[in-house]
Order: sequence, then C-alpha cells, then structure tokens
Amino acid sequence: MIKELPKVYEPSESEDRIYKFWLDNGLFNAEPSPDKKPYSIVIPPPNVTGQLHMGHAFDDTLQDVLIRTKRMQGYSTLWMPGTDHAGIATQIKVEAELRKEGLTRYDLGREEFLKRVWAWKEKFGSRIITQLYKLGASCDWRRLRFTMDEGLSKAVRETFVSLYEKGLIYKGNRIINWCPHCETALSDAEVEYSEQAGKLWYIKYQIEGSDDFLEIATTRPETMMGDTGIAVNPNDERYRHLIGKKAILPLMNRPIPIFADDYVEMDFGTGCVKVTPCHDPNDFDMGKRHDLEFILVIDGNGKINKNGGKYCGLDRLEARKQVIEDLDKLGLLTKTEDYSHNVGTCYRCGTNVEPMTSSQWFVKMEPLAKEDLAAVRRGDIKFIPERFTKTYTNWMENVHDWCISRQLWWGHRIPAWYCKDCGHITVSREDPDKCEKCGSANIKQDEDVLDTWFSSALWPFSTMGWPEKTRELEYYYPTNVLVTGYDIIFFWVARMICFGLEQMKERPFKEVFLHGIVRDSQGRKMSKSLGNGIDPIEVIEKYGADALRFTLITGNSPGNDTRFYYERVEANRNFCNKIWNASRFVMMNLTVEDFTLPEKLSLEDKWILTLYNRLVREVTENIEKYELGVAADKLYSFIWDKYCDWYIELCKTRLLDGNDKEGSECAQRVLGHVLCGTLKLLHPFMPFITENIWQALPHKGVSIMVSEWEKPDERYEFPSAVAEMEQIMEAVRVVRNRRSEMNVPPSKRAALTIVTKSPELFAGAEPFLKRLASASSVTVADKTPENADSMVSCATDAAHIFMPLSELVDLEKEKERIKGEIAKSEKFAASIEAKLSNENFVSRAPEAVVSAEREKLEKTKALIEKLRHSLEIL
RNA sequence: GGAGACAUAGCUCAGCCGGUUAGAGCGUUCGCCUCACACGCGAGAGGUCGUGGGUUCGAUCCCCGCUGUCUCCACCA
Repeated sequence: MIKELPKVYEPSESEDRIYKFWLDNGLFNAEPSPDKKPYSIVIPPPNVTGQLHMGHAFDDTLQDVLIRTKRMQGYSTLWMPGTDHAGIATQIKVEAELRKEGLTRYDLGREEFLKRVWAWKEKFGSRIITQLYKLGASCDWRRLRFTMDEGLSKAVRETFVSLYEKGLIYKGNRIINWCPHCETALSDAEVEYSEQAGKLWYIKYQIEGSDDFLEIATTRPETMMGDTGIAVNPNDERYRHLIGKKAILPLMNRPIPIFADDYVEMDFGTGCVKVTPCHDPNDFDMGKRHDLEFILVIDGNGKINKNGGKYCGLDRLEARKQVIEDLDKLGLLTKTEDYSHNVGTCYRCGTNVEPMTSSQWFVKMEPLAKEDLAAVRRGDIKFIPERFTKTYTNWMENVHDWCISRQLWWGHRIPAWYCKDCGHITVSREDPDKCEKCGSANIKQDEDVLDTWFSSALWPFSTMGWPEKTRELEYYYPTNVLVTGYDIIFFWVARMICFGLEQMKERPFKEVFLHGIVRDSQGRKMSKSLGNGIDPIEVIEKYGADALRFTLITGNSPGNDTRFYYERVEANRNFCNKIWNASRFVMMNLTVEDFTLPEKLSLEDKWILTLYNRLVREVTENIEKYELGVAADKLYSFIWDKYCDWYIELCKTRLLDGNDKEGSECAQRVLGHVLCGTLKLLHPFMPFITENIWQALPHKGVSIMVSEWEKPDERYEFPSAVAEMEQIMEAVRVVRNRRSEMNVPPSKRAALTIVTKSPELFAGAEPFLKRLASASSVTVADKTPENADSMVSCATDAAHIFMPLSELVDLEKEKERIKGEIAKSEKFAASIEAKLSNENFVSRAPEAVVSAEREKLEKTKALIEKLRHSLEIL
C-alpha cells in the first residue's frame, strides 16, 4: 500500500504508464462472447494523415465514456477504431508536397503518385492513433481498420457492383458541382455556400429580324457563350409577344430561342433569364424541358474552352472581365448593380465551385431514401437530441442523386471497364480481361475513384469483415450508438443508414448521439486560418487527459456547441488534485485490509451512504440517457461538496482521536467503500487518475476498468439519518456564519449552549461542532441559559445556539440583524401559507407536494420563534 | 424562401420533458498557512430566468405572438 504520495497530483508521471498497463493486459480487447450482451461503437474514422484536434478529443471522449461504462456493466464491448483515406484532403496534401519539388501528379503518373501517397500514409498514419492513446481511448487496437485496406476495399467493390446490378448506380451526363482547383466533381453535400459580393449586369439582346431589344440581367456573363435560350414567365405581358421568336446572342452572334417557363420570376431583374444549360442547375432543367442545345464553355481547370470563341483559354474570371468590357464597347451593357448572392465553394479548398454538365457516376437516391425515412419514422434509429430527426428527414425527403465519382487518383478506383469496340460498360467484382458483351479485349478501366464518403458509408459493417460472414458481424452488428457531430449528418450518418439498410438489411446503429462543435473562448470555430485551434495534446501534457476529458464532458448538453476555456481545464485539474488528496488522506489513515461495511454504522456513515446510493442510481441513469454532463456534474459535487467538505471532516473525529479503534475502523471502511465506488463511477470520465488511485487501494482484480459497475444497495438507505445529519450540518453552518460575520478567527473557540428538542442528537454532535464550528465545549439544554442576554445567538429550525462572544458585537446592530432575518423568514412563511390556504392547491396538488410545503412552513415557524426569542433576550 | 436552436449571476454555461428560498465553474468581497489538499478551507455579495399573452392550483420549464443572436437546408438568373 502506497502511503507516501506526493501532495500534488502529477498526471504526466503516470498516464502513459497506465495506458500501457491497459494495453499490456489486453483490457480493450473485444471478443464475441455468448454469455455476455454485445455493445459496440465504431469510431468516426479520422483522416489517416491528420492530427488530433479538439473536435476529435470531444467526440472520442464521449465514446470512451460510453464504452467504459458498458464494459464495467458487463457487456462485451467493442470500440472499433480506424482511419479514413480522406480522398481529396490527403491528395491535396501530397500534391502540395510535390509542388515544393516543382512537380505535379501528372509528372509522376498515376502509379508513382500513388506510391507517394502510400508513403505519406505510412509516415503519418500512426500519428493520430498514438494521440488517441494519450486521450485514454479504449479502442480494440488489434482491430484497427483503414478504408483502403484490402477487406474494406472489397466491401466497397461489392457494394458498387451490387448497386449497379440493381440499377441503383448509373452513369449519366448531368449537371454536377465541379471544383476547378481540385479538378474533380463534388457531391451536393461537399459544396458550402457563402455570401459573396457580386454584380448584376444588364445586357441588351437584339431580337432577330427586328430592331427591338430585350434586356437580361446576369451575375455570370462569362457563361453567356454557352447560352442557348432566353426564358420569360408565361404570364409576363411584357414579353408575351416575343415567345417563339429568337434573340441574337451578343458576342457570339448566334440566334437563340425565346421561350416561356414558370421557373422565371417576373419581378427579378428584367424578367428575362439567359439560359446556360451546361452551367446552371436550373438552366439544365429548362434545357431538358425545352429541348435546348447544350454547350459546355468552361473546362475542368476553370478556363474557357474552344466553344467560347475568342475567350478560349481565358480563366473564367478573366473571361468575365473581357466579356463585360466587350459588351460595354458594343453599347450592349446597360446597367451594373451591386448584388450580393450565395456562391457555392469547395468544402476542401474553398474555391468557387463551377456547375457544369459532366459524365459521372451517381447513386439513385429516391428508392433508397424511402427505406431510410421509414426506418427512422419507425423508431429503429433514434436521434439524440431528438430535434435532429427533423434535420435528417427534411434532407432525406429532398435528397438528389449522389454523385460518387471523383477525378482523383487517391481512392477506390471505380470497377467499370469501357469497351473500345462496342462501347459497353463492364462492371464486375473481379477485374475483367474482356468486354462482357462483345468479348473484345480492348477494354479500359474508368480512371476515376469513388467519393471518400462512399467507403465511409460502409464503415459499421466493412470494419467487421463484410462481405464475409464473420463472428463480429453476427455478434456486434448493428452497433449500439453512433457518436458524432451534427455537422456530418448528411455526409456520413445519412449515408451509413442508407447503405446499412440496403446491404445488410439492418440499421447500422440503434441510436445517433450528436454533439456540437468545440469553439474557442470567443465562440469562433477553431480553424487553421484563424490560428485559434488548441492542440489537445498540449492540454493533456500540461493538465492531464482527465482534466481535458472532464472539461469537454461538462458544461454542455447534447447537440449544443461548447466553448473551450483554459480556466475550466484548470478547475478540472484542481478537481483531480482534490480527488488525489482525498484518497491520500484515506490511505494515510488506513489500517484495515478491506472495505466491507460493518453492521454498526454512525449517523454520518448512514448519511454519506444514503447520498452515495442516490449518486449511483442517478449517475447510471444519466449515462444511460446520454446526459453525460449532468452525470459528471453530480460526481463533481458529490466528491467535493459531500465527501471531502463534510464526510472526511466528520470522520476525523473517529480517525484521529486515537482511543476509538472500532470507530476508526468503521470510518475507514465507509471512507474506503464510498471512495472505491465513486472512483468506479468516475472512471469512464477520468480513467487515468481513477486507475492510479484504485491500484493503490486494497482491491481485487487487475484493473478498475474491468471492475464491476456499482449498483444501488437498498440496505444502505437511511432517510431519517440524512434528516438528522442535515440538522447538525445546519447548526454548524449557522455558527460558522455568525462567527464569520463577527470576524472571529477559527483559533478563538467558544463554548456553545444549544437549546433543542433533540438533545441526544446534538449531544452526540459535540465532536463535530468542536471540529467544524470552533466550539470549545457543547452544552445541551432544554431552556434558554441564564446569562443569555450577554450572549450571541443563532438559530436553525431545530436548534437555538448561544455563544459568549457578545463583547464582539454591537447590540443595536445585532438587533437589526435579527429583525432582518425574522422579516425574511416571515415573508417566506407567508408565501407558503398563501399556497396552503388555497383550496385548489391543497386539493389538486399531489399529496407529497402539499405535505412538503407544510413541513417547510413548520420549520420556518420554528426558526422564527427562536429568532423572536433571541430578540426578546437582548 | 423553409427548418431549427439559443436568450438564466460580471463572463461561460447547467437546470435531468411544471412544485427548488433558481445552481456550477471562473471572476469578485471578507476571514483563515484548521494535523489530505493554498490546484486549499470557511463565509458572503451578485439573477424582474429576453418580452407580451395563454394553459394550470402552480410556469425558468408547456403553448402562441414579438424582439434579438446563431445554425442548417434551398437557392431568384
């Protein structure tokens, strides 16, 4: 037993050692076991070459709390770890490295480039994992998966092929979002809209065969070379006569049809819309409806192509300038207005996204979404907090087909081969060597890879070995809960539900526990560009993982953002220190070998045990309901305000008096029992310090993390002891209060005379009053002492306490003070009386509420009576 | 345009789906080196719970309107 512990807890000295101890003993390992119930969580896979940021720390702490709790509750728990290849993000990083050498990926070629990326992955792939060690994450690391592992790649391929066979994946030439910087298509979810200052240009078009003009307004003149029509509202009187005629497209001098479409708003701009089917989603639809020509004028690199006439080769922004200038010269530019509008940007690089038609692969969402909505409506999948159900259903109800092909090299290559002879596309589970239709060997694989989120969508089952039928899948699937931020509901959560239901015919998780974003102390998002990110590893090194974890868990509620303050980390570091010292105190006084509770318990033992029982019940319940912050708060206040501030102090009487062996041992057992139990309840939140202390205390088993979760024990419920103890505590408080008001130092002790109807109780409390209320002696009396007029008094509802310190007090001021207290209590009593005299209240409120009010009134009256008496004496 | 969240002490937030003399951390005031802890102990000050209605015996909590802040979705060229 360690008795010489340092006064200040130093987390850095033990955390790594403890983590290694857990690893060495295989305590994180998950095995399907028939005699246990399964509990599983898959980690939201971080980018393989990324670093741990506060968002991960938050997300993973929440998961670790749940996993550790369930493990202690006897479940066979699997926390499945892994990393994501993060297509665009990783490729961008490696390309940036290449650029330093003056190279592009095209210089290297596909194969060489991929070698580079793999090397990059080897170099940085383990960094984030070891950072998770620091946090205390209890994942089964033997099972670490990567989205581009062989097995997971097989899952991706199987899914692609089977969806293709069902007609749920198709290739089509449709309008998509294109990032000219990343040079790839993006899905709708990958586009972030931002308000940008722009201009609205008004341009004159001549009507064919006439001297008349019509005017259009546009924010994007650079696309006009691709215009193939002009639309007006069918009800617009101004333009009705032009419908069916043609206008001459300026600069290109090409006649384009004028037609009517409901889409056009009459009161915006001029009421005439230039239609560019290849570069605007709405125009694309109109183009289809009215059978317009489709002319692509912007290339993948954001430059105008050969269809753009003289502007060919110009960057889109340069082209815009030129077009405006030319129109102005021709006298066709009539007006320029400032106009602020939402522009789509790439979520990875921030570049303005270019809508354009392109031949891409899509997942047909409509038939899938039906099931996805039904599962949530049935309650098979529950969102916490519930309001996110609506976010999800709104999105699912309006979901568009998902563009899944990316013009990147890093990722899962699309398993489709094009026949150069017959044009047939062969999509296959095994690499084909000939066209499945015409047998030609002249086939070539699609150059593109799949959206990163395609493989992420399979994560809950691909990590467990699917498409093989594995023990893990059988036992741990579906997972119990998915823990993630509300910001990736669409990217990930919705798609996992989609593919889980489609491929497994079973939901991927039963519950989705959503949290918010960790912001800086000013409420700003932490970001690289602002430089306001806080590195969790630095926080851990300085304050310990437990303090960081506690900071992330407390002070917020599910689904809400939270701000990060060093002051809070410090407060929680102090809490660790408090636990450390309380434990140190217990150990310093230890002579018994175990913490079996004795038959005969003291009042204060009954009090703390009752409160402890309540704590066990509530903390367990709170965790069950994902109210982790509430649970943590309760542990904090129990340990600090109840166990340390009162119980330890009360125990000192028995522990330090020397002659009371039985009492001392009883106190030790209760102290130890409650401490051990509280450490267990705290362990999911603060795994390191609890293990550290638990190891130093008498214990059974290898580790606190596999010890049995506490259960409430009805044998230790003592409500009347709690009430009695409260009376004593209240007496201590009022005496302290009086002394403090008079500025009496603790060293100046005073003889107390207590007038009470519970003489035994207060006589028994003598040691407590001596220790905690600076009493030199305690006399219990049944009536006011003779010399009360020369004493200072204070009162609770149960006790009238006198102490001879009157020389320290101004009599008149004392009278005023008492009068004030009486007034306050009388006001309170009056409010209760008002309630109780209300017929409706007495008859309609629950009996328990009414009797509680009656009791309150009685106590208040008892207090007032004593205060009045004090006043009389003076 | 649609949806949602938030508005509680100087600051940041809790308040566990109606009954509390409304809580915490930090900050602040006063007194303490009290034999676990000054990363501490004791005692205080500080809140018309945004606003106007409604439901109820009773509303910080439920419903409706308003004001303010924020977020997401859609996206009018």
